Amino acid sequence: MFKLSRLADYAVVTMVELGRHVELVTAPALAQETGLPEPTVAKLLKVLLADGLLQSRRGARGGYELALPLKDISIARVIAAVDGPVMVTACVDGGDCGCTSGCSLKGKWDVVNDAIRATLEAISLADMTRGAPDGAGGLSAGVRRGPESAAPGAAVLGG
Amino acid sequence: MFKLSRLADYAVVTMVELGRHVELVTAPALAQETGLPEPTVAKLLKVLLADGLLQSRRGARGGYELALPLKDISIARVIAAVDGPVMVTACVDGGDCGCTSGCSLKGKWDVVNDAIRATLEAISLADMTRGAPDGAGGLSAGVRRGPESAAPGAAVLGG
DNA sequence: GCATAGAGTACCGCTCAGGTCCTGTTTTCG
DNA sequence: CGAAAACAGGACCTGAGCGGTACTCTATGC
Ligand code: FES
Ligand code: FES
Repeated sequence: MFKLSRLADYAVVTMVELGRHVELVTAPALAQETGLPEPTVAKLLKVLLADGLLQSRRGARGGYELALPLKDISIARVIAAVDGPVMVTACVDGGDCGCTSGCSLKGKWDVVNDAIRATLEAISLADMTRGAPDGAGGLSAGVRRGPESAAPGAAVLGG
Repeated sequence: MFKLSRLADYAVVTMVELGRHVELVTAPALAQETGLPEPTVAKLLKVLLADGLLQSRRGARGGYELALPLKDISIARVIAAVDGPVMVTACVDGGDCGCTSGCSLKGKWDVVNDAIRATLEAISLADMTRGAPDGAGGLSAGVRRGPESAAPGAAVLGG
């Protein structure tokens, strides 16, 4: 149903929690603070570390810390680390999704994919921490511009 | 990996193919034109019909036709019909995703969800048919505004 | 009345995400 | 030096849900 995996969700939660500390934090401590199961958190941390989003110190008194400040980490980055790159369909980046023979939409999904990716890249983890302004222009720059009122997609594709 | 289901992909293909006809089209004919398996197409058509996106005529000489012109049908609409409403995590619209106890991100995902939904609503099926402008401002209004260059998400949340 | 084609429903197998566990390695501390 | 702490890196298992299939019923046209 077009949702990202629960692991990606948990990864964002874990990263934000990590951002609240300045010193190294252990996996069990993070699990307790976030309320997530410890093995899952440990697994997530390894993945995030492998992607370069975290730094770690082994051994006793070890733990994890962010490699970048929260504001410099986009949600897309975290999702890509856990779930792999954003691909709305299997036929972006040249793959096949079944309707191979002369499908007229073959490359068109890339546009949609790019839009989604841009949207996710425009939101940082720091944005998740601060309260979203309820009424006023929450999403300002253009992502949120009331597409229901105008003709859908009128201004999207330049054609 | 944050992809929509294959059925949703097929649904868009089928809808676009339907848009190329003015008269009723049968499910087998659509299957042949799109290259998709016939049972799957038939199932899809039933779902799309139930959602009001199609009109049908039963019996001999029956078939399907679009209930609305392609330009008035957003991708989000098709996806919602097949895959259900767009929900990036399970904790939008008040649900739980596991980290229930005092999760600081509880409502923040709604913002992300809204952004994704708006992006998908801004692209119509008609936009999928016409060639995406390669160089020039493909995604004009703001969805594509180079978040890599500026600080990610700097202008997103008004706070 | 028969052929056509959609409407509706029920079912089944396969894939993969989500979760658990184990073992090895590194570092600190007593 | 030994023991404990904590990360590193797998292997493995299970369940839900997607994707696909089949069957029957009903409506329409010739
Ligand atoms: S190849 Fe993916 S939509 Fe046709
Ligand atoms: S409740 Fe979904 S992120 Fe915490």
